[in-house]
Amino acid sequence: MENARIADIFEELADLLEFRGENPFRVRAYRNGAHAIRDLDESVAAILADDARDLADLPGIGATLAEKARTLVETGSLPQLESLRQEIPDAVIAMVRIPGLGAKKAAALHRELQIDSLDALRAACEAGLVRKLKGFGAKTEETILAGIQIAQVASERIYWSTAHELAQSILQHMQECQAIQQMQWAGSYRRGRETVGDLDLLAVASDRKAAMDHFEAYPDRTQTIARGEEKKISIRIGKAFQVDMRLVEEQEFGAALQYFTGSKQHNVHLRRLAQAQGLKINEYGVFRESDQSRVGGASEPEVYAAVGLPWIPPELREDRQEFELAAADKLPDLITVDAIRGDLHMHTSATDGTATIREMADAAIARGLQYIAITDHSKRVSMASGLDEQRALEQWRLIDEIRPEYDGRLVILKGIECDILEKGGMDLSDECLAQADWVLASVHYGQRQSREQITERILGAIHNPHVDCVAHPTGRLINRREAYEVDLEAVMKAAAETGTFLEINAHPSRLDLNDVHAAAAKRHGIPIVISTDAHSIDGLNVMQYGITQARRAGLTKGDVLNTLTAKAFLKRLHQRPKAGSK
DNA sequence: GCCGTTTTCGGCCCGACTGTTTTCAGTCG
Repeated sequence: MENARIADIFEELADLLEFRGENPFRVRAYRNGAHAIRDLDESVAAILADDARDLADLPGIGATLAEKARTLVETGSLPQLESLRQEIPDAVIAMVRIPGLGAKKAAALHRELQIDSLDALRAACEAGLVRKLKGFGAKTEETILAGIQIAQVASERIYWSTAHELAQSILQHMQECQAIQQMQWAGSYRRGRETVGDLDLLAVASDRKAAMDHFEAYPDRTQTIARGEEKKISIRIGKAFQVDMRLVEEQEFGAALQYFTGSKQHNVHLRRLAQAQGLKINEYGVFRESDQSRVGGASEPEVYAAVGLPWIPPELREDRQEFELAAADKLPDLITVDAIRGDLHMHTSATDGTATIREMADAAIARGLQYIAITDHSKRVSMASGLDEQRALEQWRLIDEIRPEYDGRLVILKGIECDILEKGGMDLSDECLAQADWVLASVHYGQRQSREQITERILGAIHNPHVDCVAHPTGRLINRREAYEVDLEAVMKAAAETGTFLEINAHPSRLDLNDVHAAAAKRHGIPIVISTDAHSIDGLNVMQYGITQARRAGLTKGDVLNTLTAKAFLKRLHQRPKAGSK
């Protein structure tokens, strides 16, 4: 069982326990454990298999959670989880995922109105029953109705990062199968979409039955949904996630890969182009309309070449501009993770991170970085013990002290993730911010304000001469919370004018800016940085996810400024229009 | 449930906002 699944199960246990009104610290312990395992860069199974190591040595994992993880890895299930699931309907847990609804309110809805599905909840809201309950009102009812949709979508699609981990694990399993000659993932996973609804594996096999048998023997399979004679098999992993494998002929592989990678709109466009040239493209190959003779299909480049186009990277296949760019031979040379030289958003144990500045710096060097910015929270984020001016200045003094140790190896920038306050303005004074090398501005609070208010707040931050970059500019959390209302067009215009950077936050739950917004930022000529927002050493590993999002936006190395050397980056930072006023 | 070098028990990031109340519970980050 891979880490993401174990983490999901600990999260689910936390939800179930919370709903039962268990000790909130016990609930938090499960959440912390899930977090620790999700961020791990090696597999729990491997640690368990190593007699010299103890899972309970990981921070946040004690004897109990380690034992539960072992049970999960060894048996694939957990008795405690099964009995809790029996006791509490799925839909009740789904309710907790609705923004504005917590365990207490979900419990009240279940107890008072016998709500046992999201549909029943919607009906109760629409009938005005919910507002009659003590502690509920018309506003709560509205919030719930708005949130139901998010909760339903969240139950259907998983983070790309989670899908990636599962895909790697299945691929590894399938590589043990002698009958497989060729295989590759297709679908939205291959296109790098931020969430994935199911996984599609495409394979060529010398013995199709053997390949299917092996696929079905994947350890985490919970059900075989369908198994055809020789073309397709679908299995279920966990409660809902579906994985398909399709077997094709060698000469069809490219055409099938193209077809099943999608997107649908991209394929429609491609087939239309083929039609206009007297060709037909389907999942079996490219054929001449006149005599049905095969033109190609063994590889993807062959399929695109048949209509006179270069191969189009999967991340761009959304029928946005990729066909025009391909026709003009102007497809962007998409950025790759090894181009990244700096990471400009990370936290330390001074606030809600788990590692010290030195530990983060050492980990950054180990990952081949040349520069980092330490950007702890400002004081408004009280729950993270955000820095006030005095503590910020102290931290920067400490960085000054540490710097010589890293001379020639790593440049450490004195940074801060400073909150944009609800009433507008920055959380720390200009005098204080002026002493930082790198200031991120973030909205964490007051996310339900009007579009005008939030836009005004962010514009205020952009026009502050000390603010260098707006972090996670829309505030959305994938599957959990919509972006706040903000006039991004106005934000981008102001960012372009002032030379203020915008961030692609690489955390798998954020990926904010998203692909469409990042492409717009590129059009505006806005400097873009991709940062991990790491809260631990392992948190530095999420850079790849931000890169994937950037690739979907068509960004090249030249569009992303933390691909520059430390020297060039700092020069660029000081050349901005607003730098003069700094 | 986790954790610890003043603790193996008794703490555990806690302040602000929202919507419901009319002094506060629930939620969020």
